[in-house]
Amino acid sequence: MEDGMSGFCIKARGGGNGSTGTKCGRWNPTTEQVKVLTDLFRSGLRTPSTDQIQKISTQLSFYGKIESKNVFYWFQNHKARERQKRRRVSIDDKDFIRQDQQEKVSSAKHFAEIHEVSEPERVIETLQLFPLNSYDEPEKLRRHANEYLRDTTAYSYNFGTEMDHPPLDLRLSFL
Amino acid sequence: MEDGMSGFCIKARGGGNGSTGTKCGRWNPTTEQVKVLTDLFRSGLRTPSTDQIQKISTQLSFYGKIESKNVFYWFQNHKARERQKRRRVSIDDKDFIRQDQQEKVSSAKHFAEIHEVSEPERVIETLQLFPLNSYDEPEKLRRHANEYLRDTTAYSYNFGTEMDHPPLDLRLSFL
DNA sequence: TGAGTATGAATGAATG
DNA sequence: CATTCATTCATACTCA
Repeated sequence: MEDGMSGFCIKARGGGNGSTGTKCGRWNPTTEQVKVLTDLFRSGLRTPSTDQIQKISTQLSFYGKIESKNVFYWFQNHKARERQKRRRVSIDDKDFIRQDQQEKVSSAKHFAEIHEVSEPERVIETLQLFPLNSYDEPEKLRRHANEYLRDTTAYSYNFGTEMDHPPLDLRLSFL
Repeated sequence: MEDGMSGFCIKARGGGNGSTGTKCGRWNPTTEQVKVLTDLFRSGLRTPSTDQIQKISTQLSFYGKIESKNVFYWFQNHKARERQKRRRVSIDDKDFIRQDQQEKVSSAKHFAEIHEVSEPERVIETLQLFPLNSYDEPEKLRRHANEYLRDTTAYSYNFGTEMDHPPLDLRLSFL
């Protein structure tokens, strides 16, 4: 709210970027910057330490204006959204199944996301080459009960039996 | 960026709305879907929880293809734009901008919309119709973030030296 | 048919 | 870490 304009944005957009908007006021990552960040993320880095953020930022500053906080936020957001996306784009994949009843969403079994993160031999080596193991594998161990507590409300979902369209009256009654 | 195509959209357009071919690439809500969403919004629901989103999405899936994220975005946008509009109109007094140009389809419908949303006490914020579990979140206060936030004045990379761009090979090797 | 607009989608920046 | 706000990008839609 107060910060707002930190940089004046030079936005040189490193190499061949195809981004249009080049306005400023907030960091607008270069394609190269994004690439690097993504690579790092995919290499397993999820929550970089202050030092790492500093280094990354420094390196990336070459491709264009960037601050440490940008890197910090980037990782925060990327991680959060990846997780959030998983939660949102799953349980509702039954497009046109005209199940009048007995739909039974049943437990969501879509965790099986094919994430390439399963490639440890990629660049991770460089990441832990020397003692700055501030980041390890935060996840993997603490991936337990947390979500999926929605069975409690198991509503029937049997509206409309022959339908053409459900009765408009019970519009908001399903919540 | 790479997300882009999430749904393929089959777009059957539930009721008889006069939509055309309706190509897809992005969710195109049915009139019924919009109606329900709008009703929910007007009922006070502004930022549905994940669970609610899920339920809404499921219900709405009857009228046509829809994903949770669509519902999520819908509320996000609707709320944001409402606020945005309001802000424009009220604080615009300082410049005395005449909005006479807005008279497009503003018969009575438009008016009604703006007026009704103005109800001060009607916002329920989350509309909890079911027992939301209580959180026993410890929440450590590790504000280790502030180190690089706000501290934007610290960076002063004099990267105008002479290089043009670092060797692309050492992209990830700097850590 | 193209400008202007409504709105879905994405994401940077915060805050708790 | 999750949740939310603000902006912006992208695209469907409307109308003259």
